[in-house]
Amino acid sequence: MTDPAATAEAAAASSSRGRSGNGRVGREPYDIAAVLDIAVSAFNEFGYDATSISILAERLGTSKSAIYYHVSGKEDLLRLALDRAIGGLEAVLQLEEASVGNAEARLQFVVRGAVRVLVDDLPYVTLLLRLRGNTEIEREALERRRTFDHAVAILVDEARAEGSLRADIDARTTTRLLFGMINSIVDWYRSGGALTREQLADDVIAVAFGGLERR
Amino acid sequence: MTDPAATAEAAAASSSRGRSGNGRVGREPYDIAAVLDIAVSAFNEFGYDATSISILAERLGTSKSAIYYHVSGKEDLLRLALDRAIGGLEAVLQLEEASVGNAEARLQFVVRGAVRVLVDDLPYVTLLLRLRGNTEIEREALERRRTFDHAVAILVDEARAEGSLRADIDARTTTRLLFGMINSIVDWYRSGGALTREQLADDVIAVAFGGLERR
DNA sequence: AGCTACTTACCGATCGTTCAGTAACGATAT
DNA sequence: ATATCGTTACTGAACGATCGGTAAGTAGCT
Repeated sequence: MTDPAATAEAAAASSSRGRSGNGRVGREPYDIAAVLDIAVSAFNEFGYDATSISILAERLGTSKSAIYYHVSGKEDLLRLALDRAIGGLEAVLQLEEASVGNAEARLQFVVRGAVRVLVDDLPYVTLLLRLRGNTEIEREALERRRTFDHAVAILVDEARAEGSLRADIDARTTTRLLFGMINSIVDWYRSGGALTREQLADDVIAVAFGGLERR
Repeated sequence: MTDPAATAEAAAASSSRGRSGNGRVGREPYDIAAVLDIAVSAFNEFGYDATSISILAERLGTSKSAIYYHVSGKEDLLRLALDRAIGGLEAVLQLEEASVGNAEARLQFVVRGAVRVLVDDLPYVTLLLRLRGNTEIEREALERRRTFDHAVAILVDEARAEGSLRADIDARTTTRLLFGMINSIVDWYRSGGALTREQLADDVIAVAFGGLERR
């Protein structure tokens, strides 16, 4: 087997073309993060299965085999992309504000954090949310997503217990409807428009927690 | 060209295997609706592009070419399926209750109707909601969906004008968040569980209009 | 006989992936 | 200063498998 770059660990930029003479040996490499960006964008456009390595090569201005020098295969690109998406969501739960204060405040913090991750890594999270679970890599990502959802469901439970949230609807249903609303953002939000990221987060929280009706 | 059944108009059942001698000529046909059901189920499982005609044939217990006797091609199956999904949603807007009474009541009726269609034709609507718009057929379905969304956005506008709905959030954002919540149903709801269709519709309306917070 | 509803065999195109060869560089030896 | 070497980063051609779709023949029925 060849396997030179050991399937390209992490998506951290290595360097951008043009420089030289900075201690490296051999030719200037492509930016792996750029490869991943183009791959994710194409996966979202055509679907993972329908995206050929040829089109990725074309959009990168290289050949198919050049891609195989950097990653071990198509699934490797998917793995790297999904890891970034789900990693971003998981990080929200690790922040201090997700653990201190009353449950409703913690839940709102997580909702706001999720919206931020969705907007900041929109293409990556879009890919994650459209998985079907047909390969082992997809199933692993879905499992991590389920764990995330479960953690949020516990927050919902706690907020109900403290009397902040309505208790007439099943907690799992509540969580799913809440994240249905949040996740739909990837289907229509585009940065650069009139609606900023923080305004969007405000709106989501206002609608989800306060409801559509005038009070 | 072959085109015997004229690309199989409508999804109405033709007949089910087993009968005979009822005025027909030739052999007993497969039920076209059954073909469509299996196709839609596979499209949802693997994605449209990643679903091969071979696997459809295998699941139907026939050969690839047998399928081509009934439909003009893979896209024909997609067209029939999408037409059923979007047609169901459009039908909700045609019902009398969508046009009479105050705007909030009409909006809630449409939301309830949409939930019913989602649940009743779950696989078909799932397919519709996961479109990417890479073929002409997909773009046509997306266009019809946009028209549907627009009609609902007008309802939201009217409900705001009559003072029923909050007016501090953009009407388009409101509509998108509302349908984000509704559409997410296809990702997790499965009939046969404890949550009935009407209870689900009640919950959606309660959360969307009343909000998560205890009042 | 005449029609429907297939089956078997095959088509060219495209898929993800591999492989042998090589161009571009920094480092080292002469 | 030049030649050589090792390493990286590729290129171009080809692989077997599978894709959607077709052509020709045939079994089952009235």
